[in-house]
Amino acid sequence: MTSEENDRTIQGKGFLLTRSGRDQIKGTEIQLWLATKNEPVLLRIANERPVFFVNQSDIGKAAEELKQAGISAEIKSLSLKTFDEEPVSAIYSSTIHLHYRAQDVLRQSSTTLFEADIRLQDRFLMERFIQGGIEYVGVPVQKEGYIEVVHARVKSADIQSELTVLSLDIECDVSGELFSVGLAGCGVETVLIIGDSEIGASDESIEIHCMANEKDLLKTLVETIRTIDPDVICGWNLVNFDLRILLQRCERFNVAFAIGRDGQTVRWRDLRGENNKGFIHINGRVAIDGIDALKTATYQFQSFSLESVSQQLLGRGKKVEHSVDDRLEEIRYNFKHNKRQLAAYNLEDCRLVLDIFAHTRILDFLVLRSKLTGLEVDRAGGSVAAFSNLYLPRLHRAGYVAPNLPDDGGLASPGGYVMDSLPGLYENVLVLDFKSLYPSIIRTFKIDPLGLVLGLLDPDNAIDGFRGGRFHRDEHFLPEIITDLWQQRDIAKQQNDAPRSQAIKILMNSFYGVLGSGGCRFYDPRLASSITMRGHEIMQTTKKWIEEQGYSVIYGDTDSIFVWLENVSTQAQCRQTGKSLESMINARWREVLEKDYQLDCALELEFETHFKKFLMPTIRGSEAGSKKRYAGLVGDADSDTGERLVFKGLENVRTDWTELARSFQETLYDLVFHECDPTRFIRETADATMNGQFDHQLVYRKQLRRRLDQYTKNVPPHVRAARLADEQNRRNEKPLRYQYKGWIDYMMTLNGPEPLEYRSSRIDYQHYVDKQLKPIADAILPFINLDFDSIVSAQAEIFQNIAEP
DNA sequence: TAGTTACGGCAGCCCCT
DNA sequence: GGGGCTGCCGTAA
Repeated sequence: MTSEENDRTIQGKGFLLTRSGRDQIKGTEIQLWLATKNEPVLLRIANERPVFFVNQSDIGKAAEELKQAGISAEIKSLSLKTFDEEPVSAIYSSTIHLHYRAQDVLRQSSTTLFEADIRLQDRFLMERFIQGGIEYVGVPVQKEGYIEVVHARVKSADIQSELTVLSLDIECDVSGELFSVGLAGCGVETVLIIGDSEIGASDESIEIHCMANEKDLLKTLVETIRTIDPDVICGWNLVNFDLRILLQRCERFNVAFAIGRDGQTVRWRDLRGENNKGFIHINGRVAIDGIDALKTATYQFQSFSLESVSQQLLGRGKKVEHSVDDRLEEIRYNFKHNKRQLAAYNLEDCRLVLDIFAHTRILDFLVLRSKLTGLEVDRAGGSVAAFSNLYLPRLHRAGYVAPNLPDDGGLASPGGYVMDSLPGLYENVLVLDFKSLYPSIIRTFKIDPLGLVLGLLDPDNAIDGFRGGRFHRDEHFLPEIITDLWQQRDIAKQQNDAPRSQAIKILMNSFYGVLGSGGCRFYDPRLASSITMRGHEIMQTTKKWIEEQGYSVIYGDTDSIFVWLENVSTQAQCRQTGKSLESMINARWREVLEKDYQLDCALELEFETHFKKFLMPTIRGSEAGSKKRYAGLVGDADSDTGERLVFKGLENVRTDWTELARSFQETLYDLVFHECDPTRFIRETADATMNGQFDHQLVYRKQLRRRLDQYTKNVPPHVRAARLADEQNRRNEKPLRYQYKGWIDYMMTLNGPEPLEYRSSRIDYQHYVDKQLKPIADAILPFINLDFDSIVSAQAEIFQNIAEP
């Protein structure tokens, strides 16, 4: 750097929006786009060299092969070694292109390469522990709308960031022909629509711009987005629908989809093996799909349609979901006859997405996740990548390179321990839960990939695991990473920072899954098994200790234990017992771990729930107790939160049972738990069902998880219904809707299952009584000495003959 | 642009008598 | 027509 440049050097901070790496003429360039308090900043970092590693014993051969292939590379011996204690050398390339060519050549001779898959820009950031926040120093150049910093030097920084968000939604025909595009956010609410200028007079709040044709619309859209200049573009199925179609239309009309902050065209990468799915890269902007985002934050909805989610979260949006056909027809009609209406709908969908984002604080969650893991803000999933980001730089500093993926895909490890249950209808059942059991086992027993390597080398300083695993007492990373996250989460909880707490919880819980996954380079069955099998032991020992106190343990699953307080009656006494069991068990684990293992106990049992009434059913048609299915009554009718029924695993929480079954179970259990006679309710429900009074509650809704033509072994009812529907669609010359996965609504008729939208036969009421009411009733009635048939059968037969004349 | 295993219930399918 | 097995879905943790 010249002294003149030095004078102009600036320093600043920002939040990392996008990253990319590419080859220049001579070397590489990494581009990092930051959101800052002021203008966005582009950091350009030149001539970082991509690298991978090979065993030093392979270096002679490797050098020769690269030379033969005419690939220049620098081979440098390092003090790093593999998990097999083999020293490695680094192979540096001057460009990304040469980096991959070198890999290809060496793989041909079956040379083992290490960390060859890590992208230049990712390694650059991870080795500097940069996760979201960046501090930079460099020479600024003012560009149009942003500042470019060349020769940037960067380091990790804490940063508070406010990102600007623009919501985008398109309306189009099935062919992809665009009708309109709505934009909302950053103080803008506007719709670009194809049509005559006369409808464009914006008399109300909606700003409508009329476009002569698609080409003009696309050009104006690109200009508008660049003028608004948002950090984030969001939408509903944004990437794989709206942006993908916009990109296709741009290609067709020869318009550059140049919405990058530097005016560059977006880049699309197809997802391998999937039609119409992929990833988009926009320089300096993040594209966030609301559906993926909510799923990442573990939100669950019956349906992820915008209507359904906005209705559920905001109490807004259309109450009744239109079928796909109706919706398309409405859009087409409005496009022809009522453009103002179409524009209003278009904009409302943009607003709904913005409001969902605000309501759930989902962007805060995604930003936090990025800061915790170093993953891109718009990256969905990525548990394995997050683990690598956190672990690799620490591993390198300890003198090791990471191992490769198991080539056999990995051997299975056992999962959680599920106890045999004692079926019955109980009063006063407590649930005691180990808080974050697997993370706490990792902390306590020092489960760690490098710790496993070092523990086996130094057994005297190791803690025994399972399946031959031994873990070094002092040399490890994962226990510290979790302890740090755990403390951050406690702070987040104190501050009522739900997005932060949630992001941390998900990350902590992902570590176990990653270590047991053949898709993770640190996979080892001794790691996963040492977590889960320790869990088995902890559960069994805890059960024994509770029974020694004279209580019955009636069930337990993975990290929870259900205790029946047979001889305790009052609410207060039950709470007291729960608290004292909690502290007794916790004290005992601390004691045992200190005495037998010389370990600090991070296990923590918590008295979580008191069920005043509790049902543990049997397996259907068996005396044996069920697993993963139960119901109970919690809370106090007098308290603020009131009394509440809890269902786990039972039909009430299963989306593939009918609404009839679900509400029937709810009321029936409520009656039984409150010791009311359910006979009359059962009879009336069955009668009303046979009478056709519940027809709208008789719809089955099920997912088609495979392509329709791939159900070959047998044809389940929902598949039969889907095939009928698409045959009818074909006859009506309508688009087929069920060929590639999706959801099917159907009803059971006297001619078998038929799709809701094309049902022609009469409803099979007897089916619903036998298959949706009876099994639910007979799961609970035996415990109060009743049974469904003797309550209902006589009525059912009478009505069968007169139903639906 | 790879988190995991354990479990229950239904209906279809095959094979038996 | 009944028993046993399997495919499929959705769920618990």
